[in-house]
Amino acid sequence: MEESTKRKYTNLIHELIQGKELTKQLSDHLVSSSPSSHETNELLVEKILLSYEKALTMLNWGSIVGEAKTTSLNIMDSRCSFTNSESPRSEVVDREFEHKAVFKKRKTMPRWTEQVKICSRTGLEGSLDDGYSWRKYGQKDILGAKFPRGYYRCTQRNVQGCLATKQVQRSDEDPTTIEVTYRGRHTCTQAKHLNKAFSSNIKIGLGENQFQKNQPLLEKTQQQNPEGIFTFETELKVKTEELETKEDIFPWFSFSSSSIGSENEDNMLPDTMIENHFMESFSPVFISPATSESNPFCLSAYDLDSTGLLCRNIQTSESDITEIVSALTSVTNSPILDLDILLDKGDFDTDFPFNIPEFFSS
DNA sequence: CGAATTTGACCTGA
DNA sequence: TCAGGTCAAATTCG
Repeated sequence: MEESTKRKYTNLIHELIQGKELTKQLSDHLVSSSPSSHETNELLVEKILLSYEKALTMLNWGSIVGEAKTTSLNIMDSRCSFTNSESPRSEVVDREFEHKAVFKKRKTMPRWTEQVKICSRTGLEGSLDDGYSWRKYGQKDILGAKFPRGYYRCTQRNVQGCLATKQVQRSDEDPTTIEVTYRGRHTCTQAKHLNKAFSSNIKIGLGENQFQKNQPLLEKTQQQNPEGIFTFETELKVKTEELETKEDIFPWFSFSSSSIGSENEDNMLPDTMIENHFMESFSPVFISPATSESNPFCLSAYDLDSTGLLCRNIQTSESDITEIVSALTSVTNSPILDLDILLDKGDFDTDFPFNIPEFFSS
């Protein structure tokens, strides 16, 4: 590695570490969340954003090391598939292409898993919705698994060509843990709006559909108490596992906890963020300051559906980050996150997007 | 009645 | 060949 490259590399790491430190500070601020610290939080958010933007500028999409090319190609591949499906072709050709592309995407699309643990001392389990609306398109019994796996895709698939999908499955060992595997990132712009508006897109049920009723009560409670969304005691444990993205995106650069000084082994969020940001770099909006609608820095919230699985998103919306942070500050003794996330400063104190409308016992 | 979900059939990759 | 993933018709929901 030549000297200038080394320097870039060092600067890059410095920026990322700084971003982490700032995030940590922000996290501390949020834990102590006094209203007066709101401005401080905003400042921290700005610094964090700046730091990561610098880092990304340094990266300049693989200019530092050649190995990144492979990753870039993978991502480009995904995007090209999407682009192609939008190009003016005959419908038949489009469908054919799309059909074949589906399976190609299985390999090329970024994928990560989160484990969400919901334990309610009330004996109830609830769901949190994310800023995205999903439509179930399939359910499958998985070999060796007690619970079926649900398949969901973004409702904007047809409208905006958003290819984000997720798979939701209850853990065999611990039925209170739900594993959510996300594939692809949202290219749609629904999240922000939904975060504000939706208190409707909530479902709950564990495993079976018979648990889908009796929810208006909680939903009402939530509406009446917009600040204390978690009106019942809920413990959330969110674990994000990068399945493919870490090595795909940064085959030459690992964000292991040791490398950046994290003591939290479960700290997977930076990977996701980085991945998101990389995706963003492929998007025109990345350059624009008006990226609020599609900013891929997003950690979205939770969702529960007829599969009975609580889902949590890490997707592409800054408002989603708010959700996570809100969750963190709402839950005591949460081991959740060594918050390496960014906040939507505007939405933080008022727009809590979690919905925990429904309960059931399994 | 339109939207969302369910579910069996079909397709693909390993 | 088979498990996982997707499609799409049927069904249910609001």
